[in-house]
Amino acid sequence: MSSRERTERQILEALEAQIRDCGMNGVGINAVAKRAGVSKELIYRYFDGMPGLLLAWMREQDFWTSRGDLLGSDESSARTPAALILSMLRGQVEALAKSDTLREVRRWELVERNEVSAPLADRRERAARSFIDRMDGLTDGGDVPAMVGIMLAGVLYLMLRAKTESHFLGVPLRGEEGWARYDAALERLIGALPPPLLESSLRELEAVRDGRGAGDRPA
Amino acid sequence: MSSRERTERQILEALEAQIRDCGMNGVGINAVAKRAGVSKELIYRYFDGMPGLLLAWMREQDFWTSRGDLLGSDESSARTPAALILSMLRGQVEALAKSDTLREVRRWELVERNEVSAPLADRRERAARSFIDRMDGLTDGGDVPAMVGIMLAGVLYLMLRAKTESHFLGVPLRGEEGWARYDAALERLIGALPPPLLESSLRELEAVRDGRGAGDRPA
DNA sequence: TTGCCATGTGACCAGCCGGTCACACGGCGC
DNA sequence: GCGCCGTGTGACCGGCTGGTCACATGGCAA
Repeated sequence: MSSRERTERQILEALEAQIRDCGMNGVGINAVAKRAGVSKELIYRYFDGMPGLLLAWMREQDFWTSRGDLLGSDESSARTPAALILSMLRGQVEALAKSDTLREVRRWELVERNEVSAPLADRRERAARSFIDRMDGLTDGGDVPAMVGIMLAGVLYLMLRAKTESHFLGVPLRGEEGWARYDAALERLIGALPPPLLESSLRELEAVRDGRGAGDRPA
Repeated sequence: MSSRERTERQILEALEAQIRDCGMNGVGINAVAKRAGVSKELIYRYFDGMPGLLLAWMREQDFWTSRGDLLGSDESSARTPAALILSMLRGQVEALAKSDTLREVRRWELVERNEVSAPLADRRERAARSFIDRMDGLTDGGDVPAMVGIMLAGVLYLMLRAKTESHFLGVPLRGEEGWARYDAALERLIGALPPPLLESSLRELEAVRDGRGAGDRPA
């Protein structure tokens, strides 16, 4: 490994540690350079300044995150929309639960929009939208994006809130027992989602979409 | 009005304007003093520094907020728990919708906990808990605090998120139509709450609580 | 060997921050 | 008249910030 690569790694890891410990407000050239044990000039040379460093770091994060994480793998065909949505929500909670850094970044996205945070948020929105559109196509009779949106937003908020408060409406935000309750609550709320289209209705729908009309389905 | 009172008002209003325009990160002695058109020394004299100013401002805010806002007034006895919860959620959305400053403060509470933000958050938690405990006592068979917590957290997140993103799961966060959808979604999700205790069951419950046993209710 | 270029360092700059201080004005009582 | 005190101002301080620059070292190629 070249000397430069090693230095770049040190800087990237220092950045992550700094975000984890001090939040995005504590991220400055001086602090990161000092933590990396390196002159800040190198950050300008190798990453073209702080925004470039952040972008580089996020590019690297994306590589091993968000692979199939968001959608709970691709066993789509075998499960109901409700089950898929539940596992998506669980996946989001887990992803946030295991990374202090990620939580800090998402708090930051809530406060500030700039050249670094915008692409991140937009990527997420695009991925989430493609998921919800698929779910929406499998159900009938209710506003699935809005209902799931509230539940997803809810668990995100609760995860972020855990940093500064220990309880929400009396339910503990830190530790297993609170999240077991939230998980059960999610299951129950998901029961309010519109019912899935039956396989027969799905086939009919496809037929209509293909322009073949709706009459060729066996009565 | 004394000269000092007028100056204090200027400072307090400058603080609010600064929070609204620049968020909590943009709040510093220099910026507030400059916006108020006043020497920062006066902030130290009259409010004992920035934390004192923030506390004074929040004390003033609380006076005309959170009166009965949170609970949607006190027509409790006449309505079902589900209706009360829905109106509480609507009240929260309205309160956040009409004040950019309040939204900034709540974003700040999410990121930082200190001598100023802690009392604020704790007050809110206490008020919310007393509300939810009442609701919990009126229903049976499900984890009401956890379910309502997710919904409340959800609308809070969506309100805060509107600053930096225009959509969430494809649903617009700015403008009326998105929020009409969220309102309908809330109504539907609330349908998943456990059913209210009947009056008769309530009387029975009270009887048990009072130690009189459960047998004296007319069959 | 000579010289070049990548790597790395520390000093230096202007600008902003919070915080304090000395001082000016002006009404009000003695 | 005099002096006091509430109100207000601007200058000043040390410390930190992001950003740039000159310079040292050391490996590699001609």
